[in-house]
Amino acid sequence: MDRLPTIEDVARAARVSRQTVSNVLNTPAIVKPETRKRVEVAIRKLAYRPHASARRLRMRKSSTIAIRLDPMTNGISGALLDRFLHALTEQADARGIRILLFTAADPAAEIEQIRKLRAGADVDAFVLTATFHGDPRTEWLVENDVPFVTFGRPWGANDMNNPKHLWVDVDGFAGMREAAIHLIDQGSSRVGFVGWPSLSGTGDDRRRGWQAAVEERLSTSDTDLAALNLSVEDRLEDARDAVVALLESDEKIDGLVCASDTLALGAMIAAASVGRSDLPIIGFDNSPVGQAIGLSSVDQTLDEVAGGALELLLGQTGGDLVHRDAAAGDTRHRLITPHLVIRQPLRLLASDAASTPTATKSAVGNHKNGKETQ
Amino acid sequence: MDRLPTIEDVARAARVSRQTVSNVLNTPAIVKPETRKRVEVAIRKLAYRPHASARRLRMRKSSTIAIRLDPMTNGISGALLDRFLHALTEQADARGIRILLFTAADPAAEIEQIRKLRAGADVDAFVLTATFHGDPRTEWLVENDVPFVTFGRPWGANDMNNPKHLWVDVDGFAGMREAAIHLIDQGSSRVGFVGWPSLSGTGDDRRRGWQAAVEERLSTSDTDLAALNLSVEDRLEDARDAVVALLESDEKIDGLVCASDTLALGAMIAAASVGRSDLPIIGFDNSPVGQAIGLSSVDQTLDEVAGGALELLLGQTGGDLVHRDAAAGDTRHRLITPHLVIRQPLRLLASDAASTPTATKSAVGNHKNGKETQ
DNA sequence: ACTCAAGATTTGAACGATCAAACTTTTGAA
DNA sequence: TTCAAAAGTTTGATCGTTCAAATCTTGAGT
Repeated sequence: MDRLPTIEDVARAARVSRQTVSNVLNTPAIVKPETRKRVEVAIRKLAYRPHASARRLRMRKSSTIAIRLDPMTNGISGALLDRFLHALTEQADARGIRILLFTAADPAAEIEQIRKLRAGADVDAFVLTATFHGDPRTEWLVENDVPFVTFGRPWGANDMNNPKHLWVDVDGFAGMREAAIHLIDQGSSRVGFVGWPSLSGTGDDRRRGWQAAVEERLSTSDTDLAALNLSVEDRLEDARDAVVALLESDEKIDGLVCASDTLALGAMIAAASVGRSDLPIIGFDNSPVGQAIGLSSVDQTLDEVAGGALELLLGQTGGDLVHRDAAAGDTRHRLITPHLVIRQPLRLLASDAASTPTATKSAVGNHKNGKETQ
Repeated sequence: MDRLPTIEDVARAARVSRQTVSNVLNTPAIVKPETRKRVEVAIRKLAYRPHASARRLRMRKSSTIAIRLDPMTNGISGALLDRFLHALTEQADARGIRILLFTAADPAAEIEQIRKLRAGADVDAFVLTATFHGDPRTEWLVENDVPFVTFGRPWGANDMNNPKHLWVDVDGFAGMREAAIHLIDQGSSRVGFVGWPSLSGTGDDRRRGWQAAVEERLSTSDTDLAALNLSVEDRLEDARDAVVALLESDEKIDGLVCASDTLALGAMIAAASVGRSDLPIIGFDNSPVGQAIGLSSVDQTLDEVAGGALELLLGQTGGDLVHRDAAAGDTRHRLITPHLVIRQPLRLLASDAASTPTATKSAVGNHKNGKETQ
């Protein structure tokens, strides 16, 4: 046979009609077991699979979800979207849903792409990432009744309550708080925070988590709290410089939590370079680099995020879009609690030994055994 | 209007027939300019786009290429596939081709997924990554006449000459050679190599590049060549330990090229920890982490790789599959020459100063200005 | 004016599936 | 045994597009 087998071929082989084959595939319960078996055999024999486009045309749904692939220049945590994508693809597959990629240079271009994909009936719904304050995309999507879910909560107050805006997000507050409390439980009594300038809602959320932990467990004064609170762009160098300055101005700091692994890595380098390799540091994102270097970090449990996103769009199971208006209040969003991953840090250098090659040798070699203490 | 506009709606609005609208879209040249304009106006006014599934059903092609998204545990260079995907999506879009994702735990599962996607006429062709010696996937694909292209050359000798196996790859030999020659030109006279155990074709290819450069430009003896040639797993710690040992046993080493950024980062840490922060090191992959830390690296120019892959599948332009048998000999694969990206390394620490906080302060602060010399 | 080809447009059929309704067979109670 | 209801199966129509062939229009040559 030259072409792929069609439902008609299967029907002929099983001596039944098209529709019966269709029923075996879609509503097996209504087919007599005997007949069903015969059809199933024919299907297997011909290695038949329904033609996806034909089915989509008839069903008026594409069973496809699109997501934009960022240019992804955000450094160390880059693989984040990567891991999310993987989880999303895997779970979508289980529901018979396909994931389609697209790119766009900016929000306006993204809206245009969405418009195109949508108008071509190519895609049923969209997953948006990296939402920001006053995001024009979500506004447009709601306006045009396009089904979507965002990874990242809406930071505008009015959007937050928009019942048409489904979202999943990671509870940065809880994650950062857990990280800080872990350090405090391990004996730290003066824990600093390295975060981003107060513009991104995400950054503020994580900052508040640290602050909550410190206020709850330690008696840090308000002025001290301000001094322990760093804000830098998400760059290794910026973080390093800021942390070096902090550590030099405040010798008593005995713990740091950071809003990203990039910042945490900068902090590790800073600590090492001022002879404080022992300073416990916790990052956020659980990036591959962090893993490689033994950085403790808050993991975003992207499996749960992906699962949550699909559930909001499609309900508990299956691949049919759920009507948003039908969703009850608390099923319109999901806040995932991340979890802390503790690692034995890889020593960047043997800071407490003399800096001659021979002296550092053994110290470096022992990294796997020695448990760091504060 | 409740449903999306169809070609019929446009036809009515422009007072022409279905087919004329179709012609305006697909073969505008045969439509009288006057009529064409009228139709174009109607299309714009209704924001019409052809229904993708209907078109695919009729045309018997899906205009979709699928690619597997790895679990991606390969650490630091993880974002590699990410960047490739981005380039691929962008260039495919320009050709009217969509990129579909799928996942699979192992080669057998991947074959099964491919079979399914293929039988459902969901996908026209596949892009495979991370090919390896004796890869069962390519064998199966050739066997079953499934159009595909691999990112990564076939390492088996017989596959190499299989005209049905299209591939694109990065010339690791040329890249590593260029890196080593750069170091030599900058004054290095004893350049080592950190690579992977001799199993992966990719690793050997890169190793040979280093070897060629050294043999060509330096008078390194064969025994020395062997001593300068490290083989470790692609892990930070392994690389670090091996390089520490190397640097301690051989004080004259004044340059290192590495088969990956992961290894290079390990080497940087090793160098810093034995007081040799000045040691020039070049990695491979130009990963985001490498960028963040100022690591010089060989960039894979994934734009070109993606472009090459699409060209092999689809020809110079357009979205139609090119018949493999029609391709001339040298258009069946493409070897992309990577290019070296030189960066000013971020100092991991002030190794040549005393290790007290106050002493290191200024040295660290100056990282942006000082040009490292060898 | 007449013919014929080239140019421009329209009509009917097909792509492969599902839905809705019609038809046939089985089942169970009177 | 009879008949209605339930269960099982088939037929015709449809989704929105493009292909192939048919029809209509225009224009040049005689």
